Amino acid sequence: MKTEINKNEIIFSSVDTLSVPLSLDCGQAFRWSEKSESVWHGVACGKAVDILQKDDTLIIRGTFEADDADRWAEYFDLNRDYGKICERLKADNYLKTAIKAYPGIRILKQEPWEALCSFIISQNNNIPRIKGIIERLCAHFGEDLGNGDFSFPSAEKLAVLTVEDLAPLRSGFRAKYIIDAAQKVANGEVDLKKLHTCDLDEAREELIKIKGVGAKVAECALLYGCGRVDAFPVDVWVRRIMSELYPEGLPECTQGVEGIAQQYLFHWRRNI
DNA sequence: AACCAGGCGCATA
DNA sequence: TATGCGCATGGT
Repeated sequence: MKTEINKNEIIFSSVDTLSVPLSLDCGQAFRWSEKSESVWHGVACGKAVDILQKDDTLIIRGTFEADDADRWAEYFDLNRDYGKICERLKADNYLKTAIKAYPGIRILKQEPWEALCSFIISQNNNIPRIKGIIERLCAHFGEDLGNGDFSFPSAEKLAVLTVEDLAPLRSGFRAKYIIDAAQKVANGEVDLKKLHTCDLDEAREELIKIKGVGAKVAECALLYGCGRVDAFPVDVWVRRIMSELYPEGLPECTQGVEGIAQQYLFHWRRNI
């Protein structure tokens, strides 16, 4: 892989095993949309950007400083060898089918708070509405980045709000959970930083101290926000997969990359 | 119109 | 420990 960066573009060339559309639109992140043919617009890593892919070249357009390239490489998990991981996962026939049907899905390394908050909103909800609630959350309480783009509001910003303040989001019973999460993160009761490196079970315990965060949401925050690819979120779709295909449990080839396997299986099962 | 959604908290046994 | 129910809202 090769990296080039200038004021308005970050270019990663010779990228292996990446599909931009699949990675941005497989249900792990909620703020991307295809604004024109193969051009994806959204806000991540603190920037409003357009993203496009030409063969194995990934182009990110925005306004950058020199050290932004590292963060975007991390966002697309470019330093992990997905080619190798997918080869290993293909030892299992169902995973082989899923990977062949949807090649190039990568786990996006989102901001921990954004991932946590987004998946609190996701509970007992559907993806179009999750996107709508998050969009309103950002528009009402995020920083205005211009051109109709807004940052994801910080925990500190949300911690001082009330459930009534969140009424315009129409997030229903989840509003009180958002507030509780924001308060516990802002006041340090839940330390998101340590979740990247501490013992996985300890990280789970830490997260479920938040009201509205159970096993599933905690697992999503760890996988999508903390780079823990061994976290394994089980939602209704994955539950179906497990009972239909893996009644005895996950195959051995998923060891250590359960979260990556999960993402391929999730997207495949949802699109059947 | 009814059922369901990338679940969770709470009551009950 | 294990079920089952209600929850706000709106997509399909």
